[in-house]
Amino acid sequence: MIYLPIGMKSETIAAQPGRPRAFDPDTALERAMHVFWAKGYEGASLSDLTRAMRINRPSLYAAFGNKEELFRKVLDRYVNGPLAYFGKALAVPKARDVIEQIFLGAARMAGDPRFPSGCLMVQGALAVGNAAGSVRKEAAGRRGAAEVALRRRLQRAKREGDLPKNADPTELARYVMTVLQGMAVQGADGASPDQLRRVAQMALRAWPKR
Amino acid sequence: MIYLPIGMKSETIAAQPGRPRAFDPDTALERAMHVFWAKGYEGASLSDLTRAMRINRPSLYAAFGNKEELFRKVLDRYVNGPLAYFGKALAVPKARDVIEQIFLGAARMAGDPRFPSGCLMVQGALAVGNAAGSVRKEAAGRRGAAEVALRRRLQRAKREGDLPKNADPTELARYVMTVLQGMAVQGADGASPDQLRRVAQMALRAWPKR
DNA sequence: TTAATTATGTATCGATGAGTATAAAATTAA
DNA sequence: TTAATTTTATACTCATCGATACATAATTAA
Repeated sequence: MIYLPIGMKSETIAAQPGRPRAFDPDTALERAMHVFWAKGYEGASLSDLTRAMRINRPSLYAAFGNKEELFRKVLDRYVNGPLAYFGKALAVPKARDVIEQIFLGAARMAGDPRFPSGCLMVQGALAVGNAAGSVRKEAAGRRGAAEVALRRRLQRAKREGDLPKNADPTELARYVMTVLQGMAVQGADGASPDQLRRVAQMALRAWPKR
Repeated sequence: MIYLPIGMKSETIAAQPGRPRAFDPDTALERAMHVFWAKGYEGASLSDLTRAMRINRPSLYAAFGNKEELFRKVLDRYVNGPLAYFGKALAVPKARDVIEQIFLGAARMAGDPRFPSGCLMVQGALAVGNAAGSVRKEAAGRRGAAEVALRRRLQRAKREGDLPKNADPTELARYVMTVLQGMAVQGADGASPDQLRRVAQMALRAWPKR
């Protein structure tokens, strides 16, 4: 992977010695994401990955380290790509709208033909063998981080009087993440955006009245 | 596996010719269930399974067919064992109590030290490689069957006037299954029974008023 | 006792897993 | 042109995968 000197623009990359790469690492990473997303970490073989990425094995190892490192890079790409709606939703002014945007974002993703069904962070490595234990922990950690970010947002909402005094941001955040992860399973089973929106609407009926 | 003639009681099994089995198939199946539950279908190797079941490989194949058939038999055992609370809950008179019992059953299971965390039907084969595709479909089918059973129960409740006229049993059932499957992910991540009960309490606030 | 039958234990099978050694190809710098 | 450097393509490595062959052990029926 090419690391640019700080402040250098990508248009001004100095030519490196040696044979130039014949593939775009970003495109290859995108393709790897789809494989892990559809098959899970253990179900995605190196042959599956290299075939989809259209590179050969040594190129994969030179550019991305190994299977586990590739998966971590794919997770990064996932949160900054398909899951970007989550971070954007946190910036919405009203807490209830934050939650609504999160749910609607998940429903929209389920209907996006560019993506496999379900959620990479949920189905990528939920239960795995001993060898992949650290990968499972990595995915679990990212799920936990999302819950923490949401909790902090709801704590802010409570300070701002945007939530009732008896509301518990920790429990609200856990409830929202639970529904979201359930929607991921439903999505993996083929639920449509419409169906998921109706689930979201139902889930929002539990939201505390102000 | 020994199949009894219809009507014959298990106490009166005629002695079979040949060397008798040195293991109890039911106990072995229970142990296999724990392995698939903790590691998922692909993460559970035949060596993991035979070690936990305390039998050797040919005994496993003779008694259970192959890995895939073993997994199906384990799923049967799961729904009739750890998941039996679901069927029992459906028999409760009031629809709202049915849902409450389902949620509380899931929370209780998360705290049972006999069981791995999470739900076998969710994490057993959520996203898998090509070779395990039929296993994924099998697990998805069982999730779908649970939703259908719940939907039927809620349709009955509506006929009985136990649900408002504008309530939609299909959407309510999908919402409950979504929360339940989300609780499975939370459980896999180590959520406590208390935490899951609070999630359940929150989810129930969305239940239609009569 | 003997034959028939079934289970067990060991030792394998061929296929595939992740990862790498090596040499040719393509580029830059001298 | 030549040397140095990096990528690519092929062909491997060794470990493990699911599944099975085969000989021995343990039982019933004759």
